[in-house]
Parts: sequence; structure tokens; C-alpha cells
Amino acid sequence: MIKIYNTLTSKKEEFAPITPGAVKMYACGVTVYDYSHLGHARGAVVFDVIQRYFRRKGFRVTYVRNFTDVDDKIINRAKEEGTTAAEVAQKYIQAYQEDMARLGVSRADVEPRATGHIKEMVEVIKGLIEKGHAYVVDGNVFFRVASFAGYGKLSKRNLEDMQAGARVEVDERKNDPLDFALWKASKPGEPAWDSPWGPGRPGWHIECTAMGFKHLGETFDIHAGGKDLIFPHHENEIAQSEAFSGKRFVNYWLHNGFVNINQEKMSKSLGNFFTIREILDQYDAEIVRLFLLSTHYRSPIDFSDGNLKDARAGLDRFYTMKEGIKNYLAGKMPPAVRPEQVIEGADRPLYEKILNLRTVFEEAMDDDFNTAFAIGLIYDLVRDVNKFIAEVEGKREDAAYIILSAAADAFDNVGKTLGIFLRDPEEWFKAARLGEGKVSLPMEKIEEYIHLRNEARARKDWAEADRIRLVLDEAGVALYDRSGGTVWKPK
RNA sequence: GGCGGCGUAGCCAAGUGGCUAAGGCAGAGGUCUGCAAAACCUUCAUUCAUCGGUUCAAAUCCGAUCGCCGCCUCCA
Repeated sequence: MIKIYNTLTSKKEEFAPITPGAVKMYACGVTVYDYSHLGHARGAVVFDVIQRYFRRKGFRVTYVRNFTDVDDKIINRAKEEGTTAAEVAQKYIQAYQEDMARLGVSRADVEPRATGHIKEMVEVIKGLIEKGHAYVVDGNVFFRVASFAGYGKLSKRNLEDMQAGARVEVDERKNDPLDFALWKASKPGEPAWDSPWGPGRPGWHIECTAMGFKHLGETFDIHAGGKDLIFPHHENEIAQSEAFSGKRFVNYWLHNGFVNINQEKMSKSLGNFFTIREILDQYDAEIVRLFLLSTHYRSPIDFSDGNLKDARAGLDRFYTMKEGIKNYLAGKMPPAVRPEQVIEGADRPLYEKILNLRTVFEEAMDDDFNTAFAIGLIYDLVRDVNKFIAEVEGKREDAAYIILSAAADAFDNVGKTLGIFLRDPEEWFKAARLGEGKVSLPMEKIEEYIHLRNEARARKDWAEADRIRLVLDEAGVALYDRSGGTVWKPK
């Protein structure tokens, strides 16, 4: 059974879906006014793995991830660029989709846009006014926070604390500084939609309520987002949603930790961010994905060159093993024997451990999606499999075949949920790493040098062999003489 | 000021009451190798920021102290 840390209760809880066998999940997407940065990537990757994991466990998942495509920042950006808000939004939605595709993030089942749900938002706002939870001032509509008894239950703060600490200039039209805008009257030239209160545009929080209601219902299982959304965004969502429906809005609130740089939050306002595409120009997407999954999703993760290099080293290690498996299995046929007939006693524990990987992986993931631990389990098995490969000479071929193909299957199986470890080793070592621009020779030239070097080695001309090794080394190519021949990898 | 979180080896990082504190990187020694690399083996925290307390038993619970971070304003 899956246990999830719920921000609302500050505890890990057993996941009990509203509808047995189904998960209704909403993740706050991005405001599309600029390229997304690594912090956005973290949430996307983490919640992608979580929704994949639910599917793996047999749940019917409806995953909604929205785009905020109307907002002050989009309007400002449009002004700066002399274009329209709609064009700005379209451009960065496109860019986001490209970034996500490169990171291997699956498409959500529904990817709604705020501007496509104005009607739904207006309906919710109307209902809130009728129920006395909202009021109209000069074409603006504000939510009356004091009218909702549970306000503060998600972010664990009470109204007095917040008023004491209020340090923003207060919109004079609000009855109370904590009240927030549901609908904003548009200024001339701004995007505007007709409403009972005059032309305007929605406030930020109302979109998630309206889109969540429409695509998932008035109560759904999971609502996810970055920790910085807890207050005020998610707190406000709860207030307006529950005030409107009279029902519990969301059962489990999940919040991912930040990506830090030098122990500081990566953010637009600090200017210390790297866009996803900048990072992907330097590091293969799989490195980034492994890096993001190597820390539990609720903890902060520090972005640094060293940490990305660690992730790369991990992938080198994994794919070296995968290459070893592949080389062994190449050209051999699956034996028509039962595993228990041919696997010798000494290898039984390894075989059991391989078959057990799926189970222990799921135990780790069941515990609040502990990808870091799950990856540790994978590397633990990598070492065992490498040991087996190192000693495979003396083994029965049919038994070795069964063990190694079972290992390949097991790694593949868990890799699919994480979205890593799935490539062909050859592709990893060559295409992926070549893509980082570290090798300054074309592949054909490299192969030619290797051929020349092996001729030199055949006549025991070690000086020439070493000279060629050095030439390739300077071009960023490392050579390894294996029993099956010489292979090369980017340094 | 209010609220929340974190502090585990040189580095990254699991572990939240009880077997030997996962896993990776880096380091040291070894096997292998024409030389290398990879891989494998051995080694690498008597100790979990500090100090007290609770308990038969704590990195894990409680209190205090120090340090760091986040939210309270748009923020994944």
C-alpha cells in the first residue's frame, strides 16, 4: 500500500482513493511568460514519476497539469516585446512542451489552459458571491477570507499571525488585507473577458479550482505543486473551492522541495536560475533526470556541477553493466530449460535478488515515493551483477543466460517507472555523450585510429599504440581494450 | 516578528525507536591488464550539529543551544 506525506496533516498517510482503482491528480503547472528553469523541471519530473508509479500499480490515473496563460507577468512580457499576451503564452507553452519532451516527462492526460476555462471560473465566482464569500468592488471581485473558517489549515498559520506580519501595500478596495482577487477588472489594452462585473480577467487562484472541478470533480485525490505554492496559492484554492462546494477539495496535498544553488532557492527574483534548455545543452537529459530523482522529492536538492557529474558517473556505471549483459547475451539463444534446473546453489541468491528487485523497488516507492532509496537498491544490484559478469567464464551458459536476461528485464522494469536506464549502452556512451560536445573527432576517424592502434598492438608496437591512445585522449576519447575488442567512450 | 523545515563520512544521499547507520562519488591497498580503463575484492562514520532528558534501547522521541534554508509579495 502506498503511503504519502500529506502537507495538510503533516503526516505520512496510507493512500485511499476516492474511487477504488482510480487516481485523480492535479499538478500546478507553469505560468508561461518565460522559459522554464530547473526548479520547474523538478516538479514535472517528480510528479511524472509519481503518476507513472500509480499506473504501474494498476490505478486508472487522470493526471491534469495546467498552464497559466493569463497573468500580469505575461501581459508585461507582451508589452516589452510589443506582442500580445496570447502570443507570449503560446510561445512558452510550446517551449515548455519541448523541454518536457527532452526530459522524458510524459504528457498529462489533460493539459488545460486558464483562458479556456473563463466560463467555468465565472460560474464559481458567481456562486461564491451568492453564498456571501465574495464581494464586488469597481468591477473586481474579492474572496472574503474571514468568511471561510478553515483558512490557514494547509499552511498552518492563523489569521492573527498573518495580519501581524502583513508587509505588502494593501489594495485599498479590499475589506481585509488577506482577501484575494477572484476577478480583476481589465485596464484598457489588457486581455479581457466579459463577466457579470464588467470586462476583466481571472485572478490566479481561481483557475485551478475551476479546472480541477471540471476535469476531476469537486473533490479529488491529489493536488501537487512546489512548496512555495502552499501559501498563498493552495491555501486560497482550498478556501474558494470548499466555500463554493461545501465539500472537501483535495485529500492529499503533495509539495516538492526546491532546487537550490549554493544553498539558496533557484528563483527568478534572485536571478540565480538556469533554464532547462541551458542545462540540457551541457548535460544529457537522463543525467538531469537521475540527478533530480537521486534526492527525495520533499528535500531541497543542490544544483552543482559536481552533483551532475556524480549522476553522469552513475549512468556510466549502469550502462557499463548493461553493456556487459548485452555482450554476453549477444548471439546466444534462450535456453529451453527451467531456471531451477540449471542455476547452481551459489548463484541462487543472486537470481532471487534479481527477481526480487521489482518488489523492493515498490516497497521503496510505496514509502512516499522514495526514489533515492529505490536508486540505491538498483546500484546495489548493479554491483552484484557486475561481480557475476566478472566470474561468468566458469559458469554454465544456460544458467548465465537466464540470470543475465532476468537482470536486464528487472532493470528495464524499474527503469520504465523512473524514466531512466532505458537506453542502449552504445547510445548512452556515444550519442548521448557526444551530444555534450566533448569529442572533437568524427566517429569514422575514431574507428580508423582504433584500427591502426590494434594493428600496432598486434605487432607489439606499444609505442605506436600508446601514441594513438594519446591522440584520441586529447580528442576527448578514452579507449578500453576488452576481451571482445576495443571500445571507446567519451572521456 | 509569525509559521514551517533542515543539519548523517572529504562530497552527494537513504534511514524517523532495537539486527553490522543503504547506495553512489572521491581516496587507499589488491586482482586483472603490453600500458591503461572498466569491473571485482579489501578498506573508508564506535557514530548521526552541540548539550541535556525520556527509554531496557534513540541518528530516530522531548527540551535547550548553535548554524542554514524556505514561506509570510509573484514564485515549481
